[in-house]
Amino acid sequence: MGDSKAPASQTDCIFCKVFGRTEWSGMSAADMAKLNEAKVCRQFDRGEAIFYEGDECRGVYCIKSGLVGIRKIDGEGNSVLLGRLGYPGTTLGYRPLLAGECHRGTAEALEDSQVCFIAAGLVRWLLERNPDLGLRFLHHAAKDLGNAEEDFFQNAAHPLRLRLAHLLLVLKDHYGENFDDGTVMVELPVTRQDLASMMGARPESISRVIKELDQDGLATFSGRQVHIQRIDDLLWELDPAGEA
Amino acid sequence: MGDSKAPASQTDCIFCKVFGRTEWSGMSAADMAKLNEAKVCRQFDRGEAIFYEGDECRGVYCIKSGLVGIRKIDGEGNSVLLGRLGYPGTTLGYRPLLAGECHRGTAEALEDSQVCFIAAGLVRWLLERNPDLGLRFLHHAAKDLGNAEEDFFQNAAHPLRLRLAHLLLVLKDHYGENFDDGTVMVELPVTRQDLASMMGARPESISRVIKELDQDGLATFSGRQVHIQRIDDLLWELDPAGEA
DNA sequence: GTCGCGCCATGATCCAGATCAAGTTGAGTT
DNA sequence: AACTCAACTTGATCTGGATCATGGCGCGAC
Repeated sequence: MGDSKAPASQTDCIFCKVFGRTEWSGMSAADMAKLNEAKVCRQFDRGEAIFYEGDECRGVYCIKSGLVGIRKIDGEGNSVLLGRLGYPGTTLGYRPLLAGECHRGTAEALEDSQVCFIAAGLVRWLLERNPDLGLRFLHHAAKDLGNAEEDFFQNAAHPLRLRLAHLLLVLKDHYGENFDDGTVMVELPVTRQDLASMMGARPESISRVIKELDQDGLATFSGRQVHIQRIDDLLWELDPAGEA
Repeated sequence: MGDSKAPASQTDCIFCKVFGRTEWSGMSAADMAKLNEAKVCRQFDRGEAIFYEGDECRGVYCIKSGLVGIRKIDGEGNSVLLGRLGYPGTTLGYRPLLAGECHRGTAEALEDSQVCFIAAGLVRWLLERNPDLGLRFLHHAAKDLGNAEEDFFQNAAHPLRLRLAHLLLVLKDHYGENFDDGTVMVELPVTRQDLASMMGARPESISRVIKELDQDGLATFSGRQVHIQRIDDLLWELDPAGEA
């Protein structure tokens, strides 16, 4: 007790707003007690690192609030933000733990975030006693893997404009504020540079595409504020036929 | 007994040459017996489909011999071969099963292959009674996920020539025949078109890059035979610095 | 045989997006 | 306010790879 950093409220997980959405819900009371006792919550300021690329994986991180991204440094020294963002309810770091690897990227709080740490030993202990827990992580991993493969070849197949439109629509689901007139306001959680790196493009190209969308009247960009004027047209571009 | 198709020898898994490399090894004798009894092995000829994109996922497929690839049809009707190939010992189809999805791609035997089918119900039953089995699949999924993310941004970062060099070196590990003079002969398991689709490129571009490598004396291509003359130089291109 | 039909090679041209090079804006600091 | 530094915009230019078009070649079917 008595940390220099203000500790996040170390509430019982059962009271955590996002608990139901995590893989951890559904364990026995005894195991829950163990988890509650051992977990360590803490507040991270925007820009602060939670763990570093190359670090040994000491456990997993359950995101209570805020937003966390994973960064890698590519061969040329550029910082690249991976597509898979950590929203509240997401447990980060399970991949390297289970694959027996070091962290492949640096986790950084993209907004002020509250994060609970669960040590590797405890995770393994819980996994052994709760086959369901493993299955839920397996389900999660299977989903992630599907998305990663999907992204891989969507990326190759579609031009930048479409990929940006797609990303906007995804972010809208998490950060969108719907207006009465059918338009939507989205607050981008990342800089344009990060936006670019997430889509495998350069910032200049993003700027140009943004200008295009702006001129076409599809959306208005101002700093990190995006006002989507014509969602239907954006959807149309992604899938002219009308999916499914 | 008495199928129109020649059934693969329905040997006990314990005698299967690749059994030790699969996720299935390490279960109790009783569970093994159950698996042996219920599995269905069969021979697939080159080009034959094992399951189809969009099919409900009825179980998983353990590859005993041969080679299996996953194809998707992209928006423009082109066939795209995914990077993740199924070598002997690989269990295919676990991803959609665990994610509760339909098959996202068509599995096709790239060579004559023997494949054992294990029904979904049995898989779930075994997973519940064998936490370790789940953990091994989790480990596998975690590895696959790591590779998928790695590929994603390697693809964006490197030009075609490097990506082809990399793929060649991977295939070498599975299909290479080392000669005394240090050169290697690789028999490509796929057509140039598939090669192209795996790397998100067009066949014409592959042809041109191949000609380049040929002229530079790095490798000689003749049909599906590739004679790698200077592996060290190929490695050098991938990582001029000298990894690690 | 030769007909057809994928697969592959090669040339000519085009284009999305990268790269290079200045500016501009904007938030934070002293 | 003036200074700084990073994020952004905009323009000019270059280029890897796509696209379009054509011809050769290997192979199975008849």
